[in-house]
Amino acid sequence: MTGRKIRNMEEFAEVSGISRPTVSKYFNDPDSVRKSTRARIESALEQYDYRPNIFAINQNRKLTKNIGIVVPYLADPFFAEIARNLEMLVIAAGYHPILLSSHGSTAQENDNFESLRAIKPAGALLAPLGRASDKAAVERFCKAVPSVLFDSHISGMGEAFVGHDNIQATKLICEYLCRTGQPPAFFEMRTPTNPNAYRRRNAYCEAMERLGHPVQLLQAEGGGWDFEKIGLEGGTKVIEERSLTTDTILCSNDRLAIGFLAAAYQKGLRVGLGAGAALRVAGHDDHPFSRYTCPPLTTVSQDYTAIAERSVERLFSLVESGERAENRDEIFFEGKLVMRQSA
Amino acid sequence: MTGRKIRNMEEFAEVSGISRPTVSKYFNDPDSVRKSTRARIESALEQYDYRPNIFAINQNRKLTKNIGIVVPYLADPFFAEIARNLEMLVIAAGYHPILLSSHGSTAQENDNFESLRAIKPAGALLAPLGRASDKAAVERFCKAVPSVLFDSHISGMGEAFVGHDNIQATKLICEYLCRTGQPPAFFEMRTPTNPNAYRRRNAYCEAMERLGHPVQLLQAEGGGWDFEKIGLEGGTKVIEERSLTTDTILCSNDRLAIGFLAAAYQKGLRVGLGAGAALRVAGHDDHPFSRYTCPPLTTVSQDYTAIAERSVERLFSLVESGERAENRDEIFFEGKLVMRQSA
DNA sequence: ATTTTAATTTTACTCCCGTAAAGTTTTTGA
DNA sequence: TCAAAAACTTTACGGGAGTAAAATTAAAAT
Repeated sequence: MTGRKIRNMEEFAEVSGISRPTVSKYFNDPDSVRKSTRARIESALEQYDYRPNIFAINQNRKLTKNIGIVVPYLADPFFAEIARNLEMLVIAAGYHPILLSSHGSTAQENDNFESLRAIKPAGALLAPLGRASDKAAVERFCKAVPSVLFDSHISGMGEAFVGHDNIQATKLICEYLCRTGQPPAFFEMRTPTNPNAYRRRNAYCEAMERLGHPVQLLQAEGGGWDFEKIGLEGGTKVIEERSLTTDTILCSNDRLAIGFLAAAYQKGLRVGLGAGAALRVAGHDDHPFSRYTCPPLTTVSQDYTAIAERSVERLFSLVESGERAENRDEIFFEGKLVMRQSA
Repeated sequence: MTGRKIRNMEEFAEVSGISRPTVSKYFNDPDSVRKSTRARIESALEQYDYRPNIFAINQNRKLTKNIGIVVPYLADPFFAEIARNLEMLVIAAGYHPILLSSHGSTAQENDNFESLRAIKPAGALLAPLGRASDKAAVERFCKAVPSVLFDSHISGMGEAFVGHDNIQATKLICEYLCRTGQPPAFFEMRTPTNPNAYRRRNAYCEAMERLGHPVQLLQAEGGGWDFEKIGLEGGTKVIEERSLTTDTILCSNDRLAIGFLAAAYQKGLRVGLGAGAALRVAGHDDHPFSRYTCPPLTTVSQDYTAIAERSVERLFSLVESGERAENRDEIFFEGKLVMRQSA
């Protein structure tokens, strides 16, 4: 890091003794120039602090190396974790992730779409809000930018969908619960934001009917993204009303279960498997914190890693071929039973 | 949305019947043009789908409207929550937040600094990794971009620091614990990543000495950001060794406490205040989930909102004056006792 | 050593918008 | 109504790099 300040590629080309177009070529792909040329450029890079201006680069490109990632609510550890995985995969592929959270708001989601389009991303990984999404806006975005949807399925949108097999997973845990104790009641939000919640509800109903057990839906009030709170309040209500005809609760997701567990604890109900336990509680997702609840939460896992990997893989195959998928495909990963102590 | 496709401002100026420089002026500040002109432009905007190319805009600006936000680990709900607050404040101020997580890695933190510098942000809000940060890199970045540090204090860097008063808060909870029961032992990581952890340890030691109680440090092994896991494993070890000479544990942060709580539960120790309880456990931070632990966690809160607001406020006063702070100031917000059932 | 092939240089144009200067029109206000 | 002020138009240049075409040079192959 010595020598004069370099203002642009022109000046850098000068001090490195290589012509500007070749230098430009180097920055687009270091392997595209002769080894000796590359060496000269790189030795110049060690002496002078220069890197191409990203705005000027992108101005002439129809497409950038940016990959948009939009999640509905980043303060939810599930999305934080999957976003982390996605970011690292995108970086590893030599692209530049732009992570945006919609903070649970439709307006923000639409703003995010606009911001993204403004930076001409090569592609995008979208987990829409779901019910609250402005469908037309999502569609417009997907038409303009090659997109892979994940987590939240909106039919027909994006070039592909990669997600969790809510139906298989829900049935799996229903069967487990029925096999090992009383059939579960289903604890959920009355008006969930996420379409997955509806699939889980339906899968629960089907599973119970198939197994010849009564369907019992326990629906908590409240909206937004503060699921633990809703679980705590709704759970408290369920317990106080003493209307339960079973000792087993299957929660629509782990965050709700965490709230329910807190409610049970506060009401003095012991949760678990053993003889001394009054209640069994299970969740869905294998949320990062569910192994640290008291008792540790029995749940069905989502395959975070596989979902992240396949989404990115699928997107890059689109981006790098430059084509749009002729047939939109939907990939679902199975959930696995995670047996811990709560059920 | 009708009419032909607009490729650039030139074409948009044409269809709106206004000259390009005036249109440019409009986009930089809609109020800077005559009302009738503004109306004509806006009616054209309704007919044609045009927005200025962001790369071309920024190319000619020394500074953009971008504000960088760098956090050490976004999958930690504490940072997710504070990032959410920061983003919303930055958006409200008419700027464009760019959120980057360092994923706990020094290399990634440095990459983030580079990415940010490449987009010429007007300013940045940084929570450095701490011990693992490349000090020189942080310093270089802060020299180049007006920055406000938050959460993690590195002396002398940035134009200002806004954070939590770890010393006051730690003393506060120490006093509370001593007043209401046995004096606490301090449960922490042996080699914490974050400088705040050292301040908390020291404050604990001072408080105990001042109150005439023995200092007991319980140090868990393990690095990284999986604090709950470290808390669970370290806590299990502490309980198994039966070396405790007190029934009260103050954890260095809530995530560690969540792990410790899980350890206590799994070992059959009842945590809480009442007569039946074997242990009291307290945390620090008022982590978003600490109200849902079993039992709910007694802790000292960080004033998330105030920290976020003041950081943004402080940054914009720098950005908008265009000056650098002559005297770097450090702002600490006091913690408040959050009494719940665990201690 | 000569031909072929690949890489580089030169030159020139493009992308889209910011912005300054000078000239023109519209608005304001007395 | 008319001059002053404000807003606008025209013209022109700059920013920093992508990229295409033709000319040149270097490396590889024969």
